[in-house]
Amino acid sequence: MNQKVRVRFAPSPTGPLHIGGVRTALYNYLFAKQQNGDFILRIEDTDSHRFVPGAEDYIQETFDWLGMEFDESPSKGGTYGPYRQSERKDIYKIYVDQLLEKGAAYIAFDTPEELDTKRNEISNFQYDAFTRLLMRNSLTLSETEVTELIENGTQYVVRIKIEPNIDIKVQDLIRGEVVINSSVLDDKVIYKSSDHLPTYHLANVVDDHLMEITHVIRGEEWLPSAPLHVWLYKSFDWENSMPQFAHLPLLLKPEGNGKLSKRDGDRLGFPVFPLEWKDPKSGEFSSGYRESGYLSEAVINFLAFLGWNPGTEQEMFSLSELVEAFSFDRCSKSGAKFDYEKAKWYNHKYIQQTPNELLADMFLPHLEEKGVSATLDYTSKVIGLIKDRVGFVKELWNQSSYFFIAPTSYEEKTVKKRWKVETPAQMRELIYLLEQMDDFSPENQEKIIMKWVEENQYHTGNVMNAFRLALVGEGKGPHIFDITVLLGKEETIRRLHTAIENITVPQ
RNA sequence: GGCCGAUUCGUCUAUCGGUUAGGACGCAAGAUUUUCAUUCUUGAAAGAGGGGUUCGAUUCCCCUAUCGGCUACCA
Repeated sequence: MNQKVRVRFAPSPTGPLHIGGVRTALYNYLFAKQQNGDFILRIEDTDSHRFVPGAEDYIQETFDWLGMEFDESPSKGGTYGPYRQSERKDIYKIYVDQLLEKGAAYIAFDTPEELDTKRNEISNFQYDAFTRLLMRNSLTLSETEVTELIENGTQYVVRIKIEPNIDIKVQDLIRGEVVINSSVLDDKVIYKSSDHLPTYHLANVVDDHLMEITHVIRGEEWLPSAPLHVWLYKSFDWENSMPQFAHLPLLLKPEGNGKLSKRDGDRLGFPVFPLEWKDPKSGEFSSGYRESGYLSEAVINFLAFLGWNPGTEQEMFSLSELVEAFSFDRCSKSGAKFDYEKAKWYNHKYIQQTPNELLADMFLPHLEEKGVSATLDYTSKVIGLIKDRVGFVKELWNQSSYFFIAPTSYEEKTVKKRWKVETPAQMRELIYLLEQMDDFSPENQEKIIMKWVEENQYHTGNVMNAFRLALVGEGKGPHIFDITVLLGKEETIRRLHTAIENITVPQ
C-alpha cells in the first residue's frame, strides 16, 4: 500500500510560537512537500486552563510570513476537520469509551490531593500495574460503587492500563529503534471528566489516526512518551496504520545549558519568536524576527541548518531547494545550540541578494518613524549604496541617515584627524569648483576634483576625508561621489558651507 | 532519584574502519579601499575519559563522565 504522505504540525495555543516550534514545522513542511504530501495544521487546545487568546492567529500569521502554506488548517478547513481539538470533544469520547469497554483503560477517582499524598509517602511513586490496586478506581471498587460515584457527580479521570514488563519498540527515522519496558511507564490520564476533554496523548493518537497522518515529526521532548503512544495504537488495534516517528534534536540555549526557552530571547538580546508578541495579560512585548528586520528566507535557511545539513558545502538554500534536499538521514541526533551570530550572517547574505526596491519597501516604515519622508526611488538608490554593510533592515538607518538628514554634529575623532588649519580654505575652493560644474556625474566630479587636488599639491586623503566629514558627519560611507550625486549639487554645497561654519579647527 | 537520548574546532557540522579530520559562523593577520564597511587570501582552533573488537579506530561494542529531555487531571 502506497499511501499519500500526510504530516501535521500540532502546536498548542498557549502563547507565541517558539522558534524551535517553527523549525519542527519547517521539517514537517520540507518532508511533506518533497513527498508530494499534505502539510496540516492542528491546534491542540485540550488544556482549557492554558489557552491564550490570539495565539492561534499568531501561528497562522507566522507561516504566512514564512511562505509555508498549510494544505489543511482550522482557517482553511479540509476533509478531516475540525482541526481544533476543542471542537472534537465528541469524537474523543467515543474512543475513550471504546478503550474502557475493552478493558484497556479504567476510571480513577483519586483526587489531586490524594495523589500528592501518595507521592510524598512513596518515593518514585507512579500510578501503574502495582500501585493502582492501592488506589480508588474501577479496578478496586465494585461496579455499583463506580456507578454511584459517577452519578453523584464525583469527578474522575480515565487512565490507560499499561501491562507490566513488556518491551515496547519505537521505530524512529532519526534514532533507529528505541526500546522501553512498559514497567517504567505509568497509567497516564487520557481523559478528564472536569472538562470532558482528553489529554494530549489520547487526542494526539486519535487525531493522527483519524486524519491519516503517516509521519509524526516532532521535538525530542516527546521521545519519552512515544512508547505510550505506541501502546495506545496497539490498544486501539491501529498498529498497522501507525505513523512513523521522527524525533528531532532540540534547540538549546546559546550559552550555558538547557533547551531554548521563551524567556531567553530578550534576556540575551535576540528574538526567540518569529513575530513580535504582546502578552494579552501583562501587556509585555517580546521581540520577533520579522520586526527585528530578518528576512523570512534567512530565518528559514538558518533554521533548516540547525539539526540538518545537505552533506555538501552549499550554505544558501531557498525553501524550494530545501524541499528537494531534505532527508531524515542527514538530520543530526544531538541538540543544537542556537547561534545568533550565524543567524545574523545569513540575514546579511540575504539582504545582499534582495532587490533594493524590496528592501526600500521594508525600510520606508522605519524612515517614517524617524520623521523622514522619502520616495521609493531615492530610498532604493541609497540602499543600493549601503546594503553591503548591514545585517538587518533596521540597521539601514545608522548607515544612511545622512542621505536623509544633514549632519548636525561632527564626530570628534574624525574632526581631529581630518580637519586641518588649511581645510576651510580648501573647502571654499571646492565649493567654487562644484558651483562651476555643469556635469555633476560622479565621473566628471572625480575628474575635475582630482585635477584640482593635483594642481595644488594638496594631500588627497585630507581633502577627500574633510569633504566626507562635511557630508556625512563622520568618517564612513560609500564612495564620496556616489554620495554627492544622490544628495545633489545644491545640498552638497550647503553641507560644505555648514561644515566650514560649524567645525572649529582642533588645536 | 528513575527512564530515555546525546557527546568531532568556541558554535553549526562533514567523515558511513585507513583522510595532512573538511566546510561555515565567529576570532586573528594580511590584501583591496582617498574613509568606514563589503570582498578576497591566510592563520589559530576539535574526535570527553577508560577499556575492548580489529592489521588499523573519530567511526563498532562496553563502562565512566558530562550534557540534554521526560518523569502533571501541560503540551
